[in-house]
Amino acid sequence: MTQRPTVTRFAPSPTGYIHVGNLRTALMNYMIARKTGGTFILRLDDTDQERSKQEYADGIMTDLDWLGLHWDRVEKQSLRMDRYHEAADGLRAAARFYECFETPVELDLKRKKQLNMGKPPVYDRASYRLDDDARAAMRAEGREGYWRFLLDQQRIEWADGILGDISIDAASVSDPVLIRADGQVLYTFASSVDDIDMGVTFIVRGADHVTNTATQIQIMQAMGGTPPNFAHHSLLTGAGGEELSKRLGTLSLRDLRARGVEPLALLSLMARLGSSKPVELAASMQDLIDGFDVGSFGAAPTKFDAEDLFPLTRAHVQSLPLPAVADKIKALGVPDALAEGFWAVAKANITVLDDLSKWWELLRDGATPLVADEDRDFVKTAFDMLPPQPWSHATWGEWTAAVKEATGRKGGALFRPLRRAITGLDAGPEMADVLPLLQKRPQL
RNA sequence: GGCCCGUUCGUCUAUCGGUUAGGACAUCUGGUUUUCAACCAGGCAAGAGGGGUUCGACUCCCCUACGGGCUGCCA
Repeated sequence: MTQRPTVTRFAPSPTGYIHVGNLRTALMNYMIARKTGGTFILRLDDTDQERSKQEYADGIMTDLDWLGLHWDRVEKQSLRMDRYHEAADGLRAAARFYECFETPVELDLKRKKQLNMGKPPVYDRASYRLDDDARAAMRAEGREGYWRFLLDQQRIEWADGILGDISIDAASVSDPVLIRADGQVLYTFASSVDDIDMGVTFIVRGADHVTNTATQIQIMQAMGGTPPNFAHHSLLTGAGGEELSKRLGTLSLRDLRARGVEPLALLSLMARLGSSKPVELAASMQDLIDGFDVGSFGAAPTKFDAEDLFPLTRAHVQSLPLPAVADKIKALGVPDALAEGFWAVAKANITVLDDLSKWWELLRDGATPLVADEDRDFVKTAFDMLPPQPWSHATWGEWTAAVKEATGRKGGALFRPLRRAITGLDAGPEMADVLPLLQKRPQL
């Protein structure tokens, strides 16, 4: 459905950092733009001046950069206020805006009353029915007007790229407030104006915007614009099905990055989770883009488990060539001459790159030996037979062969206690490769 | 309460009325490795419940239950 160059946008409000839920939206829009040779717009929805902060805007861009989601264009709604007011004038002239005077408290009361009577809490258009004299009286009273969009009360339909055919009766929705009494332009309006002005042709966003879409379609049409295509992806829930937002603190991109999650691992999961395509580590962003199909996503809420990120991260880390990690290894203090051997040994035994430090510490300082009582004499004998350094790749074989000869032990009974005594672990890399890297003679 | 969407192996999902209900991830077993990882082979495991429609329903319809979203002078 998106073969022609598609203009997409990611429109976070800078009131917090990006989290996995946001990321999915950003990534989908990014991939669609790239796949079609289109344009990916980063739009900061910062009309809420009280909650928006530059610090968050910077953080969002840093996070997107980290993931390689580069935008072609960046916009800030706070810089477009004049345009919104101009559009508002147009809608007033077209009689689609009307001024209202109820206070938030009054509206709240009205809703509660409707609910108590078993009626839907839809705005009753009381202010719409005010005549000019009544409005003037309201203003004279010192009331400050705010502005609602007059919905055309028909069914609004669209073919959603994920949900399929959607139909919402405008009569079941309140006329949306688009401009507050203090003049602040609200999201629904700014977003609609922007999407038309910026030529956005395809909007992928969370299912929490489904009802908004209905009203935004009418707003766009009232402005003489053509609504873009829409696709609403399901929202993520926690692994236990609980609402994800309650755990956002542990699921921010910054936190995942701090835990060592690799960008490509994160992208691989987010690009596929909830779709019918298998989740697997992608070789590159381009791979993800090529294989992306928004229509392959399901409408049901999707469980997200951050632990799934680690197998993917491990697979990615283990696939890295030495040059990709040389700086990191150098920073650990590994001598250049040992870097290649160290990486070969360590990479198969780590999940995140930070795990490298444990292996270097072990090789540099030696481990706390793990020796069973019945193996004590054996290990002591073996250690006494270990030739002086330096050790080569062949040392292990020669040494263990000699130990086998001397003690009569073989197989697991021979190798296992030595591994445990030298590394303090039951599992780990090839011992023949480990020996040349050991900086100290193992002690009992 | 109203509106919208949803419910298939543990997880993400395929199936567009007739299938031994398929795949991927996870898990388990075996093989290969001195061990781990990787790799190969194999195994376990699913249609929320109830009514219809139909020769036949996971698939279509209705009801119920459950889950998610919206119902703001937030985004």
